Amino acid sequence: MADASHPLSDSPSGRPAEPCCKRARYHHGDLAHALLAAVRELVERDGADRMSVSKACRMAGVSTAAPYKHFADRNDILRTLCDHGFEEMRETMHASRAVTPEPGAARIAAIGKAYVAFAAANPGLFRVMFGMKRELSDPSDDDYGQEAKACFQVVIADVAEASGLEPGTEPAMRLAIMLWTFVHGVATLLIDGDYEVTEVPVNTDALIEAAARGLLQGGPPQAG
Amino acid sequence: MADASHPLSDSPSGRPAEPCCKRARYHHGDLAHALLAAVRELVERDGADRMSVSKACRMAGVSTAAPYKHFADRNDILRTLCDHGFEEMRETMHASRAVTPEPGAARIAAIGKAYVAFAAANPGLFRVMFGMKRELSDPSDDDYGQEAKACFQVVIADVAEASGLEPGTEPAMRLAIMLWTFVHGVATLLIDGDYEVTEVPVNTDALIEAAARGLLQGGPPQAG
DNA sequence: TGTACATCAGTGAACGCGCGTTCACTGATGTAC
DNA sequence: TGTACATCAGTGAACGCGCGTTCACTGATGTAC
Repeated sequence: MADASHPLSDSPSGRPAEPCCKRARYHHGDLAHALLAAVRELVERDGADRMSVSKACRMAGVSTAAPYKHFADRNDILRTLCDHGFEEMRETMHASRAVTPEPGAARIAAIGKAYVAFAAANPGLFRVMFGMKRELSDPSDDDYGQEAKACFQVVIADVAEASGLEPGTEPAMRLAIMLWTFVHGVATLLIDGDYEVTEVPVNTDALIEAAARGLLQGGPPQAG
Repeated sequence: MADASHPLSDSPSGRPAEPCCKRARYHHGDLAHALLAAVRELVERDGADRMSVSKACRMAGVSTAAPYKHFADRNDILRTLCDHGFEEMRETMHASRAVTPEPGAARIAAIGKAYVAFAAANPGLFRVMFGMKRELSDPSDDDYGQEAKACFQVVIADVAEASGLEPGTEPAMRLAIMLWTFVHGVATLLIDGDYEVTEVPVNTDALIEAAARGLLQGGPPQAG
């Protein structure tokens, strides 16, 4: 069921397609993508747990049985959404990296800001991506999670370069983990509204810049 | 409904009570507490979204209508659980602070480790506490969130002391926010299993110690 | 070019389920006399 | 000490709801001849 690659990997496959969901033709043309778009909207509006396949079907204008021609089950839809999310996030991070060509704390901070910006723009998706790994992971699909790993790789070489540590070594890795931890904390506290308890305005850009400087200078943590 | 303080604020109120849930007596004796215990167990087992009032009633051995004699609705139960959680967390942090009497990075790290330890021991509860603020907050109960604020206060004076900044000033506050952000990142990535993508063992204690040193030395971020 | 056919993305009705909450009620309890 | 009574924490049945998934089916499409 879930072992074959999904039909929508890259191909929009929109042979006839028309703009999108015009009138109820018998064959939708691009249901898998339309469904994912609806699910994504619902995940943002209601959260992943209150997202329902039925609602997504209503939005896409198809019967509630239609999705099962494209996805094994509800979790399969969310897994696919996550993969797309990680891909999108990686692209965003990669782009922000490119506009700050000099290696160093500023470049690390720029990537971190892209991470947080992605979370702020897609809080629901971000929560599924990082918060539902355990629920969604499927023993019959050991590829799931590869997209997340690729995302983490974006920052590793830059951290080594910025810190003067040997690239690919454990210390460089541990330092990268520390920086990731910080920006993930920013993203999480921001989208959950938890910074409101501080009663002080929180400038996340300044937070990231100061942390990048401090953590890079402080050096890597001890081994595990 | 929700404006009066709950009957179980501190009083176990167990006048007759017996050990706990022995046989079906008509009056349970301490249903509010029993219900909260069941809900907490379910929140840990299934997550807050899959926790159901019905299941909690089954566990407490009462009818599904009984909870509404003690709580306004499902959210009111979760709010009360959160308040207890924040209180418990504050106590844990306060205790860890006491065993590290000298101010400085080590003390800040100790409080941070207590924060993470609480999250690791109560991942479900932790997620409700920090992740469902928006869903749970109730316009008719503007006190909700006070417990969270009290929790944050534990660390503020210590950060000022450890960094040499003037206590109560904005810079000290911003530095405290930065340290909080880091430990929250650790807690979140840890309980969500996200550190697994690194393929390197992650020592959270070492992470926290290195971050406390680096961030304290790096100084506060710019104003927002 | 025209036709027969296989394919398979859709339909729509149904399934069994568990949920949050309300309702009129019941009966154990503590208190006033 | 004994009794009448008010209180209110419980009951159990019912409500309307929306869910994920399956089933036999239908009909649009592209292809082989």
